[in-house]
This record gives sequence, C-alpha cells and structure tokens, in this order.
Amino acid sequence: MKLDKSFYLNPDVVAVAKQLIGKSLHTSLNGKHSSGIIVESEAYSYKEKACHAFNNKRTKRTETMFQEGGKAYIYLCYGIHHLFNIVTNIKNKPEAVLIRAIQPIETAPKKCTSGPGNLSKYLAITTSLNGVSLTGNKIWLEEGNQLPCEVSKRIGIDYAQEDALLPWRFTAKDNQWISK
DNA sequence: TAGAGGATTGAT
DNA sequence: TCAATCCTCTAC
Repeated sequence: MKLDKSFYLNPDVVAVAKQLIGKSLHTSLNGKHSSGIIVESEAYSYKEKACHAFNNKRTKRTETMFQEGGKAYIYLCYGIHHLFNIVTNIKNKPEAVLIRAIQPIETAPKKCTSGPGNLSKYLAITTSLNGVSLTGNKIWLEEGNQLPCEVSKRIGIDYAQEDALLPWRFTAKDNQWISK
C-alpha cells in the first residue's frame, strides 16, 4: 500500500520522521528493484539552523525543499555521498526528513545500508532523482507496522549550536541496522 | 573567480 | 581520531 501524498503534507515534520520508522522504502531504478524498512530518520526544519533552508534561505540546492511535500530531496555531501531526504509540509515551508538507515527486505550484506551515504548507494539513489515525486514509480514509500522507537539528538550537525541538541532523531529500538 | 566548509565514511 | 574529496555557497 503506497503512502498517500497527504502523509507528506503534515506540517509537523518531527511527527512524520517518527511515523516513518517501520515504513518501507522502495526504489525501481535501472531495471532493479530495491527496498527496505526505515529504521533511522532525522527531522529538519527551516525553523532551525541545521537545515539547509534555515531562515528561508533559498538557493539552487535547497529549491527542492521549498516544493510541496512528497518529493525526494537528494544532495551531495563532502563531494562523495548522496543523502536522501523526504520533503514534507506544504509549498514554501521547507522541511524534510533525512533517511539515515534502512533494514533491507531482500538479503543484503550487513552494514551496507547503515548511514545515509551507504543507504543511497545500496538503493542506487543519486542526485539525478532530486525533485522526483515519492508517489511515482521510481521511488516510493509503503505503509508498514510502526516500530518501537527511541529518540535522540541528531548527528554531525554541531555547527547548529543549540539546535544540534533537538531530539529529532528517531531510531528503531534494538535494531542492528542503525548507524553508530 | 577563488576560497572555505560540509546532514560522511572508513581506515588508523 | 583524522584525512579523503568535490560540490555548493559566499565574498571580493
């Protein structure tokens, strides 16, 4: 059961990030289908410094986040890693959920989906998918059983000062696939 | 047009 | 703990 567009339009990005734990992510790219259960996510909002679109900072890169929820926002980090985000909220309210780890449904080598960079590599996600709709047939999410989750502060955003302390990271409890 | 830095990773 | 690595943004 593919997630409806209304799910992504939720104005509470933190709630969306939490609800995403346990749902499944699917890609059908280059004739190959990949999928996994989302076990780790982080919320980002224009209201706080860690977000690229903080204070409505609109650039070519962040443009996708200003679009209506239900789109894929993918960007390159450290010149190496493709990071996959789910855009939420309505148009001109840039908020997104970073998917940090999934648990593969098919058999897969361990650790290959732990961390946003590896995750994107496993799913064949590249920046060419930036702006692609999540209700289409290239990349989409499906309904799943909500997993018990734990809350913690986000990772790798120390530059955001006090906002780095926000408990906006969600992980599936006792799951071996989450990043360290 | 040049310089600085980053939502990371994997090896030391 | 630290360096690799290159795209993006900002300042001049």
